[in-house]
Amino acid sequence: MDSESKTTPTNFIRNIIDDDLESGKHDYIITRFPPEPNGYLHIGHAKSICLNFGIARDYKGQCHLRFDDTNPAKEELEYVESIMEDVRWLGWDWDERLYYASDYFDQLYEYAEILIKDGKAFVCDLSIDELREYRGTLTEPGKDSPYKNRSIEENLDLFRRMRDGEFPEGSKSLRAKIDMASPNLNMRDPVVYRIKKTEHHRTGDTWQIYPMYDYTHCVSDALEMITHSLCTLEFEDHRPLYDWFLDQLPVPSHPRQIEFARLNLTYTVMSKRMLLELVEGGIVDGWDDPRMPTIAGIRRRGFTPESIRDFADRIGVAKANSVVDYELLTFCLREDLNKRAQRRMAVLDPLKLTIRNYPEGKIEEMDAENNPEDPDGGHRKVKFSRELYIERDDFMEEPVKGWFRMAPGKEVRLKHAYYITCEEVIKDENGEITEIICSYDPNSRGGWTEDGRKVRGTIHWVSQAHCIPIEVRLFDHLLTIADLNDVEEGKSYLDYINPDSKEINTKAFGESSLRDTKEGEKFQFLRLGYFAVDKDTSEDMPTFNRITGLRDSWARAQNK
RNA sequence: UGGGAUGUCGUCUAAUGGUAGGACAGCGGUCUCUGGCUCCGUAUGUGAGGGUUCAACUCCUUCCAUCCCAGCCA
Repeated sequence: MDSESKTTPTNFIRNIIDDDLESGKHDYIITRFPPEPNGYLHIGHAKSICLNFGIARDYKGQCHLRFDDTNPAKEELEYVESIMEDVRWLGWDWDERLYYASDYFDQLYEYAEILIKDGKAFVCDLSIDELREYRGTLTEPGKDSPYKNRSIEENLDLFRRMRDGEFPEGSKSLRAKIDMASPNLNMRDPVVYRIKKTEHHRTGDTWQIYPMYDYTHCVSDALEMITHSLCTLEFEDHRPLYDWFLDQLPVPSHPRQIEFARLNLTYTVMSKRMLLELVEGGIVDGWDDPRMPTIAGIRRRGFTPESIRDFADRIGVAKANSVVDYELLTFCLREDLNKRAQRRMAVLDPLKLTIRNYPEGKIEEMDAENNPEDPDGGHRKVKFSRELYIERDDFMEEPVKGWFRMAPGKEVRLKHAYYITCEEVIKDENGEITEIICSYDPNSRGGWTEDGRKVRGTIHWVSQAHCIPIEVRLFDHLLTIADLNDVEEGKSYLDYINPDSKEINTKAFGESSLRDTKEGEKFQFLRLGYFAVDKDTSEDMPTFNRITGLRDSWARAQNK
């Protein structure tokens, strides 16, 4: 990971840390990644993970993994496990620094009693609806709760009885006494504890009351001696409350909350709610659908952790809302896999090709390098014979200007094999081309000749008798619009779902070496793109996801 | 129309009073047994107006635009 840290650009958060180190405010940096275990992680979380763990790595500090599990109604063990898997997959390690906010429930409760004893919190009997009314609006101040002036003794008694389960859910809450007239709604006597008679995935039925995020998060950070508590922009308004709680309590430290902009990616959604709707609405095939921006989805699609880390470094960290071009993500993938992925040949849209002057029944083994970018990549043998399949797109009966693939009378190179020339085109009654008849030059074995003549076009192929059927899954963007901010008035992102985001191709063939592959293995199919073996793969039908295509300057020029 | 924040190439991001730079995308070329890769070249930007200054993305000021906040969610 050393080579990566070299290229990690600086950002305003690292500048703050540099200052804090230089001023002596800190001599050791501790960050944390604090997911709520109520859903799957997505690539936006990956940004946060790489930020927090990356800082810990570069400053030789620590990064804690802490589950923010204060709401048992929404959280499950299943998510805890998938989150840990995703963080590990991304290449980060929290060692023994695994924490749960629920581990602090006792401490949090003690601190709450301190708040009460100091006259800074009270038990409120207002219902949820009443509370909303009393809160006021964005432009009007709120009103004090009629219960705000209860005695400390009464508050303590009531709070303990809340803890002991004497009151029904929603009937009472513990609230901080701050300022109902504050222009910041978060400061209008916020709820600190609510009654919830739900079993918690870790503490079971120990608790009848659970602390709220604003109270829990800052205290957890302080207890863990976090130095810099990094969160997303929507918590900016919560910072005064974060600081308020820590100022009232005898906590061992007072971390600094710093907010940064969350990641948005073009042509997709990134909110838990929308992602959930895609899954539950059957628009995608689950959380790990290769089209999903979830970590599980991009992993299944075939993206590498290296490419995601590189991406996180390249997008930077700032406070301005932004939408990053999906192309940058595919760029990072190509850059990674170009150096590492072995090349294979596969034909997605097969067109039969027969070499008239090649002996029937003859089989040759052609030598093919596995990766021209990798000197240690080695070579493999690919069987060649009289009958082949080539890509239908690689033949054009009446070639356009600039075309240098196959066309009648034109000599092209079969990659790793021979020069061939198209002599005849066979069509069916509908005029569809069904077969190409060629001749080959026996002196061009290996794909070159001694006379050094130039053959511009090189195409990929598979031998009919030796190739295997494969399934190939092609994906496109989930949405037809790049930027969610461009959703028209009165419409939702659901009105922009791309109906053609998935294409299952079962007519493809691959070279025989593709028979033995394992889930997750990645290849470059020559001239087609990068592919990863899907979890649905089987011996009978090796199954590949196209991660992304290759850059195709020919196609781009044609589309102009 | 309360409060909080943010505006730099198409996109993302640097420049902390001293030459507006990088990356992706684009375009053009080079190279090539992948129309891939490589390499080279190239265009495009400080939201607007005022002010301070020898000098402003940076400081002041007015405006404009966008985002966030009225869960006993996080």
